Amino acid sequence: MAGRGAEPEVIWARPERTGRGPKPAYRRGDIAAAAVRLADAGGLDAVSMRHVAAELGCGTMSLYNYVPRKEDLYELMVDAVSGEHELWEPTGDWRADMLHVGHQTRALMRRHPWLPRLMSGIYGFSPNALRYLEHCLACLDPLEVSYGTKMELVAMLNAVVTMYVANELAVAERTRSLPWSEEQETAVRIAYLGSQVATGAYPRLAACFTEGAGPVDLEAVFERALGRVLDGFTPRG
Amino acid sequence: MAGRGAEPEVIWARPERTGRGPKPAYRRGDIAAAAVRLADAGGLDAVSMRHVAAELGCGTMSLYNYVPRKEDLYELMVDAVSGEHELWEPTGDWRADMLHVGHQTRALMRRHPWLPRLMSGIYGFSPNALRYLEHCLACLDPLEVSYGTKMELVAMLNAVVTMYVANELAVAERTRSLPWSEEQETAVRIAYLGSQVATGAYPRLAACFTEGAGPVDLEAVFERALGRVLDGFTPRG
DNA sequence: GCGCACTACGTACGCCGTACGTAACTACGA
DNA sequence: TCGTAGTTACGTACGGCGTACGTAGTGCGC
Repeated sequence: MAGRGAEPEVIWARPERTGRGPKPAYRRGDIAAAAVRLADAGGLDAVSMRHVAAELGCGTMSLYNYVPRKEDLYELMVDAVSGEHELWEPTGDWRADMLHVGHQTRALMRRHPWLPRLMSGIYGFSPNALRYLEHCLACLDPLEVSYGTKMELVAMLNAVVTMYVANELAVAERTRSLPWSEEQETAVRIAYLGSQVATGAYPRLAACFTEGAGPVDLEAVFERALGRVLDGFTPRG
Repeated sequence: MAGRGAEPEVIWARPERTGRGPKPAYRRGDIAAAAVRLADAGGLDAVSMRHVAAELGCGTMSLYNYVPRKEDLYELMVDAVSGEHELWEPTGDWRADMLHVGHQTRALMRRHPWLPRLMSGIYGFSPNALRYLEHCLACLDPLEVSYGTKMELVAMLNAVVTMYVANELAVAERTRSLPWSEEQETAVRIAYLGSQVATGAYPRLAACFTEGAGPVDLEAVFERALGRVLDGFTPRG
């Protein structure tokens, strides 16, 4: 059993080691680490079964003894970096704690730019995701709302952080597979945008540009976004 | 020129028709429509250059006369369905209007389940995206904040809608490529989650389950989420 | 009316995920 | 103690992908 079949299973429920046979040469963590290393260096597209196997130093198909499908490899990766979340003793100030969580998540995603793309596809309850979730709930102990509402808060915070970082990194990640530079790409798109706005068909959009002359302060935008999310959950009083 | 070279360009700036040569057999819209049809029917993975070409009824490589890279095909698709946004005369109640926008976007993404995956990768200023954006800004005319803030509102609304729908559709879209059913997949994951919670290592997570006995009302969750986003931008007074 | 920019598209290359067959190995049941 | 069943390891092979490139046909602008 647990062999070549194709029964539904979660990779986390699969035992790392069974009784029989030669003992596995790698741990799940080794594999995840190798994949993360590749993705950090060359983008998510650099993560192929062949590359990961080579990085580990084994044959391609040997990998399938540990990871039944490529999707599961992705789950391993997400869990691995989720473990980088530093969990602390809640301070009693839930707002400050959650702001910290948001910033930490953003830092995590900037360190691993492929993460947003995987986050929106996997509805992860991996071990480290559970630890992270429990920690968030602990931080929210002082907030007097139902657990359901707390879950909604965490979900929305994650959603906002993920999408903001995804947008921030979109150009950079996109350029990775293109034969020209990030600056060229942006320049060309800005030029097109400018030409469209110049037609006068979008007066309010045009106003956006004349209004804010300087470049946007991404840091401030992010900070405001987090604040507003938390505001939405703060009981009015 | 405009031939085989690899200079940076936006597909929208590329003219649909140039002077010389035989006239193109397809319009950009035809191509986008074909790709959207395939994606709606078979998921985003069904959209390959070969399949789209076949759907159009031309050779694979002919497609490259219209679409220089696959990524551009994606942009065409996003723009095409963005055109499905129904734009109305703003009512004067910006809150109601933006709620409507949110619901419409969600409906759009449910009709085209592949959309969330593309939305988080493309920082689109396609023609229809511009029309949509201008419309949102028009709806926000009564709101007395800067255009910068209005843009942040639209961005956050889109972020929240996108991530909520993405999560809602994650299992279904994932199951598309798996040899077993959606129900089996969910059952197995719920079972694992239950086993983990049962260990007692996640007391607050456990409380979430005991608290809300019934199934979650996704509709209500979404409605609350939209409301809270808009709350965050409503001037206190 | 010549030439060039364009359309059309077949072939081919190097990737990808992974099904499958085979050989070596080890813990367990007899 | 020993056979055997369940593993690990991994080479080969298949069908699909994006797309570079070569070639042939077409019709506008000079």
